[in-house]
Amino acid sequence: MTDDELDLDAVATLRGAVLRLGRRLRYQTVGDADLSATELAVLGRIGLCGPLAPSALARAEHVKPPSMTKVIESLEDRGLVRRDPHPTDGRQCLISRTEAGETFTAQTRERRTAWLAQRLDELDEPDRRAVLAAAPALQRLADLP
Amino acid sequence: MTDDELDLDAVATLRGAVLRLGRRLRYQTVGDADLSATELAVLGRIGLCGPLAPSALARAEHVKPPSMTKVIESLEDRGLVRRDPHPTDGRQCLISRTEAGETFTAQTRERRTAWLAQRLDELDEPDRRAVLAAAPALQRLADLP
DNA sequence: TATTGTTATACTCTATAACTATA
DNA sequence: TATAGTTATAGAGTATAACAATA
Repeated sequence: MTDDELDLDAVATLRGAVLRLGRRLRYQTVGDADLSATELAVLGRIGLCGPLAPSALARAEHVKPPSMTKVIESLEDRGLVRRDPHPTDGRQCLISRTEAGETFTAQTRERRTAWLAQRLDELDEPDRRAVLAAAPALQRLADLP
Repeated sequence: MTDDELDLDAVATLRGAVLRLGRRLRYQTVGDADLSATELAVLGRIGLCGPLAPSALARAEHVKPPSMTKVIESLEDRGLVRRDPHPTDGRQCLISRTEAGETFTAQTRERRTAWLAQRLDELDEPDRRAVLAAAPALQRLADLP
């Protein structure tokens, strides 16, 4: 393999593995948590980026603004997010997590991490080492624009 | 870090990266066909496991039998799957992909692989190397029971 | 006039309950 | 009687179009 040519078989393996693993991770919590995937994603997004306007949340989570309006309403009804006025722009508002929202996000993250840690524990040592060594690079890969 | 204790920070990083990357990969589909996530998953599942009964597909894709009935109807209407009688049990039927279904699945896989290859190309060399090196281990991780 | 957010309405996907046919 | 699959109906989640308020 040369420097400027990717091994497409390895890429295909990676694609399949990430899709299946991501799928199984998403099922952790979907079952007993009463939140939809987008509601969960919005809580996580705010944790990642800080308070955001509804339009920014809609863009980030690939839904349309009217859908995001409903998602925010639902989260607000459950006391998981709060709506504050934008400091300079009267049209906008900023959505933040409440303390309950932060707790909830932390619990979900913990549960998924625990599930993943259990799976990792079932790998042999070289595999586990390779996967964990690649984690920061995978993070940069996932966060590419 | 000792041998029998996982670095939970690294596991958390991995969790986030796999979830985000999987999410972006799922968005890469064959545009003009307009299949739902479950329809796409069913085509992939049959490719993975061979012809399956509707009830088995429902279990595998975490939907209820009546939902799977509709998914199969839709795929059948598009000519992507075929319904054959079960050889010994008159109640059951077996869902297989048509040639068009196989072509479609291959195209989707190709497109997602191409998207991922492009992203990998934007990483620096050590990151790319780490990720590709971990691909087989990630596959084993994703396929754990 | 353009942008942010909401309301009104319709469509898609999935679930539960009830029904048919076969084992 | 139990199981596989379908039909009928209802409930989420999301989209488009139209509207109100602010820049």
